Amino acid sequence: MEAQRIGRKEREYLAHREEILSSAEKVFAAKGFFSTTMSDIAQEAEFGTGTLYKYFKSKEELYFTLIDEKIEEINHLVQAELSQKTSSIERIKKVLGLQFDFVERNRDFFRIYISERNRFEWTIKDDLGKGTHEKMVAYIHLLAEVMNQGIKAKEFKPLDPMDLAHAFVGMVNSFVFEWLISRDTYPLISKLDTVLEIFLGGAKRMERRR
Amino acid sequence: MEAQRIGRKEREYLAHREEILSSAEKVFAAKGFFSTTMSDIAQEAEFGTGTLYKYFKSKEELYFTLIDEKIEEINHLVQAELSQKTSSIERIKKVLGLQFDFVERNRDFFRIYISERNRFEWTIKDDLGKGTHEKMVAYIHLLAEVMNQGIKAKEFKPLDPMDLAHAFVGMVNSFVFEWLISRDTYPLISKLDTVLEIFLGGAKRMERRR
DNA sequence: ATTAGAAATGAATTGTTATTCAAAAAATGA
DNA sequence: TCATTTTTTGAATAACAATTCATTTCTAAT
Repeated sequence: MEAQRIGRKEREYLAHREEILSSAEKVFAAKGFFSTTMSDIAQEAEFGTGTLYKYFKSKEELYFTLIDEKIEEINHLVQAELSQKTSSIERIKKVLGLQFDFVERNRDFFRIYISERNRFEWTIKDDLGKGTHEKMVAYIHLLAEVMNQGIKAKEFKPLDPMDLAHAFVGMVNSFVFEWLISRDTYPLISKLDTVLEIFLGGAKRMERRR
Repeated sequence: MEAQRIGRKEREYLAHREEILSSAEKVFAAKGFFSTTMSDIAQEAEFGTGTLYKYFKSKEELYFTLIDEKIEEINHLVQAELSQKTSSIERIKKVLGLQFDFVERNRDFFRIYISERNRFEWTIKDDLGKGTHEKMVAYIHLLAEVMNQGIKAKEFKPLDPMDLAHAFVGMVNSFVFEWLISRDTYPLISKLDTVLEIFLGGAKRMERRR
């Protein structure tokens, strides 16, 4: 463990920063990036508008910081899980559970993330957005590696690992999205078996053994 | 066939409208809704800015009109295909082929659509957005019905048809997205077998027959 | 060729909001 | 307590872009 050499000042600064980030999360989730104003966020966090700029250079930096930090969090969780050695199928199950659990605990964030994931608007133009996009890609590659090992171990069919990864996250995101918009709140976890069943075993009913 | 009772005037009006829509498609696809200005679109279409307002009440109406018309187009194609009677698996294959083909022929549009699909920003606030959202939902229900029939016919596993539909579109969208951002242009159709293989048969390698 | 009416135009209007910054408040410490 | 430094503040600035509308350009019938 790093010895934490931070004085009160530093600590308070960071606390305020967190405060702003989590208020921003709430507001962005509710209204989206463009309809959210800096003064919305300031009000939610009970700071003056100008104060936000002591902590973040711009609205966009605030936005992408928010996203980046959460993506890193989930990436680390997944990476930790993957350091355990078990079968690939077991890994996929664990990752999915982790994912769903994380989503349930971060509903607001995922309203932002899911919208962001497929946005072309800035991956091109904006350096901030580019970093975020790279982290998303890194996540896919992490999964592709699991798929790759699974293929080598003959657990998975010999398909392109990237294709498998894309298929997997596509399905997962689809269920996450549905859960996010659903009025009646069922636990997302309740879909875990369904997702696994379809991803691993497919939709087609097996022929009666002949 | 409806006898077409439209004079030149009407025809020109509609032609101009199309012109604007297709220019808008190009610009929105490149820069996203918020970064696109009405004068961008006007320039692309070689009209004055004010002229656009003779055809569409607002920027948002223009945007959603664009999306709605294309969604209806694909919805009709799929519906036509589904009126054929074959097995459910066959139907899924056909629909997927149709989809991929349509995407390839409407690359610009799908950059917009994919971004739009998961956006919360207006489903709530905006009436225009609401209509679009409903069309997307209708599409899912169309698929769910296919799944449902497949289940009844013992072609598919007895899972929730909606879950199957979500899993399917999730995978499809994921591949579409990848294709959209890919620099090197492979034909999207080349992924058709992979998608079918995974959706129908799953990722898991079957046990050696015991 | 003239003119009434239709259509197109783009400069001016209006509203919005990110960002700045001079002033006020709070914290510090002598 | 009071002077100094740090932090917060929110009104003022500045930029931008959707929409409007008075004017111009085009159309077609006489």
